[in-house]
Amino acid sequence: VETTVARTVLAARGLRATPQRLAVLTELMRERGDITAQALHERLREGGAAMGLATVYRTLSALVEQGVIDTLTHGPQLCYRFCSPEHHHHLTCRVCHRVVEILECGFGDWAEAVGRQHGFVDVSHTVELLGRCGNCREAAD
Amino acid sequence: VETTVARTVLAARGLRATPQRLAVLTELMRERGDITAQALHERLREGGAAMGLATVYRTLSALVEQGVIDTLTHGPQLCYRFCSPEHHHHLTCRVCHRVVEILECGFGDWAEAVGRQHGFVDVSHTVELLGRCGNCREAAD
DNA sequence: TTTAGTGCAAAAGTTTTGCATGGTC
DNA sequence: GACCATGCAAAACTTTTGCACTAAA
Repeated sequence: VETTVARTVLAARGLRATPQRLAVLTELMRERGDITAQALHERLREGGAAMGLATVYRTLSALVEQGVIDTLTHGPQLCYRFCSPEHHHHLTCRVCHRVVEILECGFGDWAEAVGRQHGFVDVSHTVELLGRCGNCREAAD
Repeated sequence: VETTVARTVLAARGLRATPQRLAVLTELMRERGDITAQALHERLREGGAAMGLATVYRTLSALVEQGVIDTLTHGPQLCYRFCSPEHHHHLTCRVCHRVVEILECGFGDWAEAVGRQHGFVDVSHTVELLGRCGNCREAAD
C-alpha cells in the first residue's frame, strides 16, 4: 500500500510512524484539494481511524514545520495540502477547492528588484491563483 | 481635519458616518502597516475613543465588503489595511509590518494563460511580497 | 527502557450574534 | 420618525495546552 511512502517520508524527517500520523499523511497525499484541520479530522474518523482532534493539529504542525505540507490561506480558515518540496505556486478552484501546483515561476528577480526599489532586502514572494476549474465550469447553472 | 475625507468615503459607499466608523477609518488611513481587529480596538480605546469590539469587527466587515480596505493574510490572524481601489500587490516588512502598495503588475496575462492550460477560467491572482525594510535592516543585531 | 506521541478535557483566543438602546439621515 | 448602528454579554468556533497513559524505536 501507499502507507509505505508515508512511512518513508516520516522517517526521513525524524518523525515516528504512528498509526495516526500515517492516517493523516496518506489522506493528505490522496486529497486533490486543500483541507482544514477540522474537516480532515472528521473525514478520518468517518473512515474508521480513531484519533483526537488535538493529534490532528499536532501532526499538521509537525508536517508544516518539516516542510512536508503547505498551508494555504484564501478563506477564513487555514487549509493544508501535501505539496512538492520545490518552489511553486498554487492554482485553486474557487468552487471545489481543487489545487494545481504551478512549478513555472519567473518572479524571483522581479520581486527582488521591486523590494530593492523600496529599500527592502530578503524578499520572498507567494502567488495565489484563484479560478474556476473545468468540472465546476460545466457544473454551473 | 482628515475626518472630512473619511466622511466622504463613507458617504460614497452608503455607510452612515458614526463617530465609531470615523474613528476606525481615520486610524486605518493613518496606519502605515496592517493591523488586526483586536489591535485596532485596543489602540482606539487607548486613544480615548469609546467603542465595543463588536463594532470594530462590524465596521471592518462593512469596509471590506465595500472595497475600502484590504485584508492581508500572512500571519495566523487576519490583518486589515486602507488601500487604493486599483489592482495592486503588497510588499510587507516581516519585522515591523509596514506595507508598501505595488501598483506595477504584469501578471494578468500569465495568470490567465496558466489557468487555461489547466482548464481554469476567471483566474484572478494575488501576489504577496515579504521582506525586511530599510529601518528593520539597520535595527538588526 | 527511553523517549516521543496520544487522548481527553479544560483553557485560551478570536469572531459572531441577539437584543435593548441610542444616533443618523 | 424610520431605520440603522452600537454596546454588552453570551455563544460559537478554532486552536492550544496540561497531564496521565500508551506505544514506537
